[in-house]
Amino acid sequence: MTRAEENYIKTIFHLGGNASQLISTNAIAEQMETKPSSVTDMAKKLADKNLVKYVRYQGVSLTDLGIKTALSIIRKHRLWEVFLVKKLDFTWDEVHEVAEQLEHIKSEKLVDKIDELLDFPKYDPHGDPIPTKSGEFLERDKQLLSELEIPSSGICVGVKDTSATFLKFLDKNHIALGHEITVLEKEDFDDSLKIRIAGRELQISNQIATNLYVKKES
Amino acid sequence: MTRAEENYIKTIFHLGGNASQLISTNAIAEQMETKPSSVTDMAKKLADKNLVKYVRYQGVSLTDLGIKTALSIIRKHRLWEVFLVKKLDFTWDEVHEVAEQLEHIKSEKLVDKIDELLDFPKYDPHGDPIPTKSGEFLERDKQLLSELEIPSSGICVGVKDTSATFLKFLDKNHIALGHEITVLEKEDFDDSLKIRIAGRELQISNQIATNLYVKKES
DNA sequence: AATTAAATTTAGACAAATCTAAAAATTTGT
DNA sequence: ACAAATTTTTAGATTTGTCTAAATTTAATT
Repeated sequence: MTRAEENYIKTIFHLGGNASQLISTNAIAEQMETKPSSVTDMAKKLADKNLVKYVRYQGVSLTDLGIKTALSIIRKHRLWEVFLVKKLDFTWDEVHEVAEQLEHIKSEKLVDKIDELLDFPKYDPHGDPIPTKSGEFLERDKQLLSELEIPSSGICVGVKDTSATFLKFLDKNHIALGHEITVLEKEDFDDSLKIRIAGRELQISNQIATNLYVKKES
Repeated sequence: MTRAEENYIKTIFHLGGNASQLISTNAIAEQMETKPSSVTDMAKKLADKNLVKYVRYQGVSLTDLGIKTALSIIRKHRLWEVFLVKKLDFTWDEVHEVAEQLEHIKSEKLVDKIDELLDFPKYDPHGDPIPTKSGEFLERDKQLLSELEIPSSGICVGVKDTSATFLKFLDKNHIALGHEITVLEKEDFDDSLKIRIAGRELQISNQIATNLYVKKES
């Protein structure tokens, strides 16, 4: 498998192309910052390799083999992210770019040993679940911060947007995975929230609240 | 820099193409298992980028920039090898293939952090020196086992051949870096040696002895 | 249902890295 | 020194992954 092929498979997975839902070439092109015609070419190639189902003018979806492949790549990506943060003191906004490269290293032993070194983590630094060697993974029971009742509280367990700008904003405001977040008030005008985190009160926009996942205390 | 360019630079360095010595396209092609015509093409490209000096029909040698680049790649390669052995329990015959991939990862921070994690090692698992961030490195004072006087002894500090078959042979015979090797006798007929290592006596061929580096006890 | 708009595919081109076969330059042998 | 052998380069082709522009199909609108 070439690097380009792997990147397509990963993107299709992230766009929901498992579950026999067809993803349009346009959507893939936009996500990958490439042209629809390039996607068409690759779709044919991946279909030849039995990694995707491709229906002309309709789109692509991953085959079982494609899903298995995608999970393997995602597993590697997320394990490397944990490694970078836990062992090399990278911040969570720095890991993505490097993990994008490391995920393509071909060595089963390497991945499994990294997994072992990290003591088999279940989630990456952004709270996303890490597939096991056999491809199983559990999406955590979580909800957007914007959907919490008011007032109530939850534990911060993940982020939706993983861009460096967003993650740096969170760092600056002492918002990190594992912290308790209490929603105190909602402003009806713009849906902004007043929250308490790490002992501080903070006003956050709806755009922030719709990119933070929390788990309600049980 | 593309991966192919990096591999050419590294190969030229290993063939001695620093020090203004010109390396032939044939030699490079043979080493890289490619064709001389491909080397010619790449030589022009690297010359355009000021990484090598290229004289038609004569060969190539690295420029200062080329040497700096080569040392950076070799540094990464050897640090990853140490990482694989020390942190992930790879054996020394398993590391090369994976390090060949890891050496192309582009992240200065990553290399420096790996260096730090390993406590700034000076030698890789085969006894080869690791260039520092600024490109300095000391070739160890060493000699081939075949060149030791008889009888005398030295510490095993490196291997010349790093192929998996050779390294596995060494493992099987309990020969590892850091061990003391005593040369007891030389067989005039075939230059084979009787040695003592790790408390055992062993007969080794001249081919083995010319691929093992030792440092005389001081 | 026909026309317009949008999405998708095809056709042809390009850059990177490689190859083969033929031409040119260099080296070797006598 | 000159022919033969070797090495190196050139020219043209191939593969992968991409692009643009034109053609085709599907979807939307009136």
